[in-house]
Amino acid sequence: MPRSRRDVPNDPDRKIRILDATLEVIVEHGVHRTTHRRIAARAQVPLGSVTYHFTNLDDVLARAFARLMERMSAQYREHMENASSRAEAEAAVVDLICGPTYASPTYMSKEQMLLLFEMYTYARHNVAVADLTRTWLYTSRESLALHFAPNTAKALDVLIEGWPIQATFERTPPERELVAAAVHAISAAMETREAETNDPKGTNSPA
Amino acid sequence: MPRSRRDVPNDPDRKIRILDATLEVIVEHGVHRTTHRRIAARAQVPLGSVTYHFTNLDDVLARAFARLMERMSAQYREHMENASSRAEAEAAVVDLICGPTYASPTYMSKEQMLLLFEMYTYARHNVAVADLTRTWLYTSRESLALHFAPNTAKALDVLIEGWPIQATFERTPPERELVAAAVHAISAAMETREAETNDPKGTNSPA
DNA sequence: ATTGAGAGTGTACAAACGTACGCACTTTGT
DNA sequence: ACAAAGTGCGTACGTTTGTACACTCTCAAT
Repeated sequence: MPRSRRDVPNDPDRKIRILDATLEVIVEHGVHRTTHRRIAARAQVPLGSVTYHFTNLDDVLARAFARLMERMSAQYREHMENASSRAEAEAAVVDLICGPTYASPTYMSKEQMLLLFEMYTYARHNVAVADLTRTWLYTSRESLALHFAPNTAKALDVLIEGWPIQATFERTPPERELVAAAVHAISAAMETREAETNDPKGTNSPA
Repeated sequence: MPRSRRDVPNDPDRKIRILDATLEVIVEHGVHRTTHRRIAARAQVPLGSVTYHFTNLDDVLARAFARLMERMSAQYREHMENASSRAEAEAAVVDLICGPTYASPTYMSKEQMLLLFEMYTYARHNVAVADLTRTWLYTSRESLALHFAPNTAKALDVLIEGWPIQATFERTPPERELVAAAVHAISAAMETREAETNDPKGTNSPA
């Protein structure tokens, strides 16, 4: 009578697959209804495997979100690094909000945006995830700061996070032109403001 | 031996008190951990009272959020109606984002903002709440449209929803000046853009 | 070839959950 | 005064949940 663990080789990637499965479950059901058993089913591993690798459910969620943040931070940075002028940087921001054009290989998928909102909500109840979220916000702002002054970056980041939320509930996707206008308005007006504030006599060297 | 229902008069406001208690539970624990029993404890009513007045838990949540939306829509509108010039309207928007100044009696509390985010997340899994959220977005934009052109209102609404999210994770509250600059940038730049787009020959009558 | 450390599994269980329902009681219309 | 209609409550039940744990087996070092 075969008891268990028959012909099952060790599987070093299992932890990671469980985390990916967790993210998939969150996309489908929400943190709200993410359970050990649903994760296990999705990752095609037995229940005991999830409890073996992680101390508890909050731990699974926190590490899954940490993995998401690694991926998204890298994408975000790469996306902004590809821009080589102010105009391109603005276009890159529009891409982050509206999704990709032909020319932009890296962008935030709709699923990633949904996961982000799940994380923001969950962060209120899990300090590890709250710290993670704070770090994410700072990191993404740093990527924006490759092209924009700090306060401009802050305001643009608000658009990047806020617009997709609204878009989720619209029947139609956000209009590219409108988004571009808002991005440009902030970029243009606030950047000059910051230059004046930081250097009212105009003695700073241009970047 | 007293069985039950002794000296307990009918209580017509009970439904409403349960809904208010539900919102309080969501603030404290998140939708994530909102249960019949926690709601009942908070409202100081027996468990059976919650299941009597509502068909199931999703129903309780949906109606609680509906109640929240009624309150917030009214506040939002009242707040915007109090402004009587473009400059005052911009200041009102800043108030919505940063919290009240001395002069502004109506504003969105921090708790209400948290509830809003919980609702956005939950809406993905409950069609009734999704509809509710869509209605909320349109209504709040209409309030903004008292002072701004439609597309300007859209962009400003993104700031109003997006900035508080970021603020939740900052150690310090958003700087009023910075918010005001962003609001003004969008208000000024986009409003002229819309005028040009809708009326390139300048034949429209001023409001 | 042996062995110790650790990976992976299945089963079990108490706690908490959503929901149903019968009975006790109040209110209202007559 | 009284019955019908509806409100309120306690209890109970079947599920699902998170977590613990004894166990089987693999792997790498010796």
